[in-house]
Amino acid sequence: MAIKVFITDDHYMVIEGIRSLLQNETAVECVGHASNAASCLAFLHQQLPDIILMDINLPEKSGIDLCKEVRLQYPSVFVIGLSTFNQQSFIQKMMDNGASGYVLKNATKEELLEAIDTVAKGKTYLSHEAAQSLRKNNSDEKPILTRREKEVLELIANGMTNSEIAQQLFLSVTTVDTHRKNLLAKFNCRNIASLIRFAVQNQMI
Amino acid sequence: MAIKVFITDDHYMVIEGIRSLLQNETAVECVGHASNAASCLAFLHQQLPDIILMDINLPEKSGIDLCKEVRLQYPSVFVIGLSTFNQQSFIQKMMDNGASGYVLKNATKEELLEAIDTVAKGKTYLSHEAAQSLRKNNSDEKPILTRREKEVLELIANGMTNSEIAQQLFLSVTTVDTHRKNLLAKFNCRNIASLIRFAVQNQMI
DNA sequence: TTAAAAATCATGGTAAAAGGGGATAGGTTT
DNA sequence: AAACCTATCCCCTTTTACCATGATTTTTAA
Repeated sequence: MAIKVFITDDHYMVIEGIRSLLQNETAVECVGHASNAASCLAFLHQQLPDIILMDINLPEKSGIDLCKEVRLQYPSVFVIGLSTFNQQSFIQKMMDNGASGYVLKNATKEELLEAIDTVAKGKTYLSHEAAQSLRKNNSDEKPILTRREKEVLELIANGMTNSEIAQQLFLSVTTVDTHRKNLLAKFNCRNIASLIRFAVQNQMI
Repeated sequence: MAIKVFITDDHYMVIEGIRSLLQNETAVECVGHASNAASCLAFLHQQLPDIILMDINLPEKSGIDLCKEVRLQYPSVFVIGLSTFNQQSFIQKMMDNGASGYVLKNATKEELLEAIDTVAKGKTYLSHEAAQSLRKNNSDEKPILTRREKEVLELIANGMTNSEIAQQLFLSVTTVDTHRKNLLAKFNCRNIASLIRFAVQNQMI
């Protein structure tokens, strides 16, 4: 019986590319595709594939969050992350959230099939580049922020002062100041200017 | 005679997706593909397509630079930019460098065919989203900075204080402070946090 | 259920930025 | 020649950010 594969990616050309690569393979059957998290979850409500090929960069809800949700609700469905070179830092998070594999979007047909085959057997597949990145990229990872820190960071980036942020979030100014200090420590930055630059360049805002 | 299309994209899945979309079209012929600027130029040395579908994000040399080079060396070859939602700010640069069109990677088959057809006739094609983005980007008065202001902004974004910047540029601290004030005025920002955010998001840093 | 992490608030101090004035000199454009 | 822009410099005040240290409560995870 063919392995049932579902594709979730917000770029139609990528979906079409994967479908094209898989269409003549008898061992794999493409059962559908979605371009966002909601459509993906709606499909799973009706039918369960064996494997989801999931882009990490989806609009509104990221693949990283979607992966977590899918794995919690449907443990029998395995997830293979899809990503580009520029997004290697997300690999760890994707694996932490229950992904069974990771393939870059410039993978060949053979790589993709091997990944699907390996993961369908319950094993883990990491593309060569992804595996390398996992080992190497632990040091210069971007900091993990708490919910509150993200809120405060967002408001700082909007140009608000500590006292304004305190008012908006119904907090003491000193609390906001503490969050600010913790942000600087986590980002290892001397001031907000360099922090905001890093955060924007790493799509954290 | 079919329109000869060449694809340049560093993601194999995207190349495969486009080929799959075009393969049953008699009006369009896919004559080859490349995954980087060098391969693309090597191909053009042998054979000239009518249109190149070109990703703006290529390793080593970006599509924006490649586009410029192609248009200078082979004026008969038209370029259609390929990009994702996150990279809309590059559209203007691509068009400035001689591109005849712009299509997002989540475009449908119909959009893609229309773009190819339009550009092959010598006209310009912008996908709906791209056109919107262009209009917005133009009305969004991105402030024009002087040479010195750019230098100072860059150093501020690096996390340096006014006195450090003054030392580095051999200026008085008050001069740097004035530049800083002028920057805030030009960007219409209350503080550096919001200024840096805007500058990074608009590729000014 | 306990330990760890996150969120909250505080005191007190220094450094820096923001906001308000002005001023001078050199260059370009009109 | 006058208007304008750029770059440079100065003074002053107020606000804000940054730093150190410590502590309590709530939430989360092992």
